[in-house]
Amino acid sequence: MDRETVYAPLLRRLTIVSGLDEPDIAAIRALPIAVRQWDAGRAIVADGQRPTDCCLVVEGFCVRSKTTVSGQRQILSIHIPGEIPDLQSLYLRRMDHDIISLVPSTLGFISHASLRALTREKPNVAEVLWRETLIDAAIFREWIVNVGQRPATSRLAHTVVELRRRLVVTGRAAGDTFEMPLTQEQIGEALGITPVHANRVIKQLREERIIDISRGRVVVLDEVKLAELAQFDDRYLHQDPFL
Amino acid sequence: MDRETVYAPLLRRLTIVSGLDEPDIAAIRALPIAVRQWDAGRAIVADGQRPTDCCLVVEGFCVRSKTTVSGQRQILSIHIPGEIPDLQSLYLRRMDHDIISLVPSTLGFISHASLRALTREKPNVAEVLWRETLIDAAIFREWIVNVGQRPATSRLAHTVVELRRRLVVTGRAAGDTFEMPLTQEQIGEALGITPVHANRVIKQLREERIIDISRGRVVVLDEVKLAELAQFDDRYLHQDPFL
DNA sequence: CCGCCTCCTTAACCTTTGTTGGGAACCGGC
DNA sequence: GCCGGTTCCCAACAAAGGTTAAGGAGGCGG
Repeated sequence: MDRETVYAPLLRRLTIVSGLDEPDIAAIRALPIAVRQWDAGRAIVADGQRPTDCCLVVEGFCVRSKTTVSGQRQILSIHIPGEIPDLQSLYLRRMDHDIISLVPSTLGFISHASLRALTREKPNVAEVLWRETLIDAAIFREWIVNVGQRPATSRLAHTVVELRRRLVVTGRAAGDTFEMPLTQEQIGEALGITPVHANRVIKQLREERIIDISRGRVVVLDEVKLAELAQFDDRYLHQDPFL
Repeated sequence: MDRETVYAPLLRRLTIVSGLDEPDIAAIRALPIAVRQWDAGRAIVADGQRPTDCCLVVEGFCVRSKTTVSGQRQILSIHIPGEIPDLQSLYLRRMDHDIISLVPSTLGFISHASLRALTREKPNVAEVLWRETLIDAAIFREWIVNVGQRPATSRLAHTVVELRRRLVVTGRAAGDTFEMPLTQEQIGEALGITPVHANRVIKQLREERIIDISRGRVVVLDEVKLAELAQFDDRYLHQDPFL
C-alpha cells in the first residue's frame, strides 16, 4: 500500500481537529507504521493484554467494547479511518476493553517506543495526541448521556448523527448516505438495548421516514426530524481547535 | 490553609497511581495553587466556559454532569480529594459539561499556563498527568457499561464499590463506612434512573441488608453479597502503574 | 419554637424495554 | 444452484423502570 494513503486520513484528521504545522507533519510522516490487512470481526487487541503498539485505522471500521462477567457486551465507541482507538495504551499498559474490526480493514501499527520518542522530542505533537485522547473521553461522556438519559429512538438518532459528523472530517459522508457497518445486534450493544428492541426502533424510524438503516448503510430521509430526535450539539466533538 | 495539606492528597494519589520521583514531586509542589472555599451545590466550571485554570479537589466532593436539551441531567463522574476533574480543559478549551461541588469544599486552582510550562519542562510529569486523564476516560468507559448493561441494583452497587475503592487510595474509606454525599435524586442522575426508582433500589438493598445509604453515608452490611451484585473488577481503575 | 424547604418515602398506574420463540431473507462456500 | 449459517423481522407476553401525586421527616433561619 502506498505510504501516503496510510498517513493521509490521520494527518487530515489531526490538522483539522488540532492543528499541525509543517515540522509536526513531517515528524508524524517519519513514524514507522506496519500496515496489515485485518479480517472482519477479528480482535485487534483484547481486554487484559499489554499491547506494545498503537493501532491506526487506515481503512475500515472498528469498535471498542467491554463484556461483563455475565456475558453482556457494551460497545463503547465506533472508530473510523484516521483514528487511533488504543492511543490510551501508551500510558495505560493493560487493556481494560477489546478492540474489534467490524469489516475487513487496513490497520497501521505504530510502536509505543516510537510514539514515546516522538512525544519527548516534539511537545507540540504530544499535545495534539493528548488532545486526541481527551476528545475520545469527551465522546465517552456524551455516550454516557445517550445511554443514561435518552429513549431508544433518540439514542439511535444521536449515534447516527455523531458518526456522520465524524465521517465528514475525513470526507467519508457526503450526501445523505454513509456507512455504518453494524449488525442490529451490535447496534443494540452500542445503545444498551436488546437486538429485538434495536430492530423495533430501526423499523420505527424507517416507517416514520426519518432514517433507513440497512445492510450496513444509513440513508437520511428527513434531516429536520432527525435533528429534532437526536438533539445533537456537536460541541463535545471538539472538531475545531480554536473554538 | 497549610500548604502541605493542599498538595498532600494529589501527591499521594499520583505517587500510588502513576509513580513519581523526587524531582517530579518537587516540581509539582512548586506549582502555584490558589486555594478557595466553595459552597455546596455551586458550579465550579460551567458547560460552554473556557476556563484558564484547572481545579484540584483538596477537600470535599464534586461531580461532573451534562444536561440535555430537554433538561435531563446525567452525572458523569464523582470526584474526591486528590483529583483534578477538569484537567482535560488544558487542551480542550471549551467545557462540554458542568462541574459542581456536592458539599462545602476546599478547591485549589492551578493556572493552565503554569501546568503547560510544567509539562514542557518535565516530560515525566506530563506523562503522569496525561495518564490521569486516561484513567478518567477508563472510568467513563466503565460508567457506560454500568448504565448500559446492568440492572438498577447492580448499577448502584457498582458505583458504590468504585467510589469506595478510589477513596481508599487517599485513606478516606477505612472500615465499612464512607462518605457519598449525593441525594437520592443525584444518585438517580448518576445511574440514569428516576429519583423514585433510586429510592426503590436503595430501599431494597437496605432491606436485603447489603448496604445502607442514608444522609450521605454508605454502610456496607454484607461484603460478599455486595461484591456479587456489583461484579466489580478493579482493573479499569489502573491504580497500579506496574500492573 | 415555628414554619419553610429540601429530601425521603410510598402507592397506583402506565410505558418502555426485555424475553421467548419462531419464521423469512440474505450470503458465502461448495 | 443448493445448503447452512447469519442476520433480520415479528408477535405475545413479562418485567423493569417511569409518572404522578402526596404525605412525612429533618434541618435551618427567623
